[in-house]
Amino acid sequence: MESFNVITLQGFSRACADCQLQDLCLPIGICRSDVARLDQIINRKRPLQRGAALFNQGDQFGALYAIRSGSIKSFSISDDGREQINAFHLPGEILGLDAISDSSHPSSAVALETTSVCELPFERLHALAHEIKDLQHQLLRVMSRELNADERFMRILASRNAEERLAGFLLNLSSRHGMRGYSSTEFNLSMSRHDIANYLGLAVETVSRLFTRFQQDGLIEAQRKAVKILQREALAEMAGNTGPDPNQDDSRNRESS
Amino acid sequence: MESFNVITLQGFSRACADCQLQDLCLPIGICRSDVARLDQIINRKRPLQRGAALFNQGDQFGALYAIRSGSIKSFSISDDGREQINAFHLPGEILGLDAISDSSHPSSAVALETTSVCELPFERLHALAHEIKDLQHQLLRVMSRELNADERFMRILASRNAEERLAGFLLNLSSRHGMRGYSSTEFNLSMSRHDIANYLGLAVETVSRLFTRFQQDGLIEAQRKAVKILQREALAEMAGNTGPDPNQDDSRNRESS
DNA sequence: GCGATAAAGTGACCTAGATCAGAGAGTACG
DNA sequence: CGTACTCTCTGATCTAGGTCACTTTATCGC
Repeated sequence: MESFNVITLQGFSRACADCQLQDLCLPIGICRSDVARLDQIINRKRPLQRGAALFNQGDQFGALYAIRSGSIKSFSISDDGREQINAFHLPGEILGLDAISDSSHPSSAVALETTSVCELPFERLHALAHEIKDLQHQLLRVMSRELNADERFMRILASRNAEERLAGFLLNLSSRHGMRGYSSTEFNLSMSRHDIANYLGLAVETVSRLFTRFQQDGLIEAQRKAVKILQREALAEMAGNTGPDPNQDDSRNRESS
Repeated sequence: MESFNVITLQGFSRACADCQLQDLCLPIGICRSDVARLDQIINRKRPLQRGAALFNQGDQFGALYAIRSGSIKSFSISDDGREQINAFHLPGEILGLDAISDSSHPSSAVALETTSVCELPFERLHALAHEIKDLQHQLLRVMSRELNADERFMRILASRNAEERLAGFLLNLSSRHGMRGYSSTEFNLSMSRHDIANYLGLAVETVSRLFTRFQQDGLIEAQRKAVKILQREALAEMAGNTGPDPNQDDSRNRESS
């Protein structure tokens, strides 16, 4: 019986202690024995198929979710029916933090590809954080990091043009892939051009044209979802970054300032 | 001796227990005796003059700050020197949450008028939250609310036009003033047109023209900083809100979706 | 109270990017 | 394995709002 808990279909270990995302996720800065306690409250759910919802806007809040593999977009629909994507989440990132305040999810979360997540029941997590001061601190840090990322992104939306936005977006994805041990120069976009446009506050056509132009200018090589970064420096300069994006840690899906 | 602690220059009580902002600020949901403990770690600082900095971008993080009276803008300067305002803060709101993650302030905070704040040394607050579970929860709720507000604002920046932004901004300020017991139809803007434009991602000229137009259309009455809301409903519809902005609690300085 | 300096308002013009329209290219599904 | 979507790309307009240039009005320091 127990052995079934150690091996998943994807070959991932089921324990936090063995998870390669440990240092991006909640367990960071927590001692081994405490990680084991954290482990015990976590439910590993079966993978979500592309398009499946992890939770929907308005759902009662009960748990946070950490992504193990795959990717998720979170978005909300405003009163007048417009959909707006808030974030794209990669492995190691925590979803649902914005639902703590009023116990209901202000946004929906949908898998962009086959995705598996760890469920962290909030009441139990909260109780555990009460006992483990480092976990409490880490929870605050994770939320603060999120706040930071949001602020960075607000800055981008408020003051950068289309080309700067897309350059920043690509670099951000690039470094986030890099931090997860994947290539930071060659990766696949799990979201559509439409999603990118929506997220960046642009029209799809503009995004499409920019992809073409970046490619013509030799900055990237793009074949539909497959992207290769050819001139990181040039992109960084375009995005308004100096240097090869520093303090980028796993600040979710936002561009660095 | 004790009586000096109860009366300040502005006539405000110095204790959380007597503060009229209690239910907007941290003490909410915490029992009386615990509020007293919270009270003990708080430093009431002397008022900041207009233009004075509470902290600067890059400063080491040591404390959170709750506004008692006045208002503060927080902003950051990006690598390429562009200044971007992240938020305008009103009494009862907490500043510095975005600095927890890497122990340094990612943005500066400057008083827009004479402003007094309560300083909450983070280490002590963190320790106290470890002891008082409700305080821990409240801290998480406050951060979550902030996250929410940021997301709402991102949505506005990504998808609404100039007129919708300004209408939303005015309504947001209006309801936040209302929640604080001030008039929600007649108030003073503590920030300049330049600040508003920067915050909303518009040009000053556009903001100025919109003020004029809103006034011509009878939606508001505006005389420089003094604003009177004449047709809340019309503004709400313009801003893309249905109904008289609900769940607006003290979600900082963001427009409702 | 007065000149200097900054904030606010206005008009004329001009571009970034939206919108409209339509053509490939992929992918899903019977 | 062909038909129907859906996604991506491209070109041709159109326009919201940015930029520039200037006036008017406050505010501040002395």
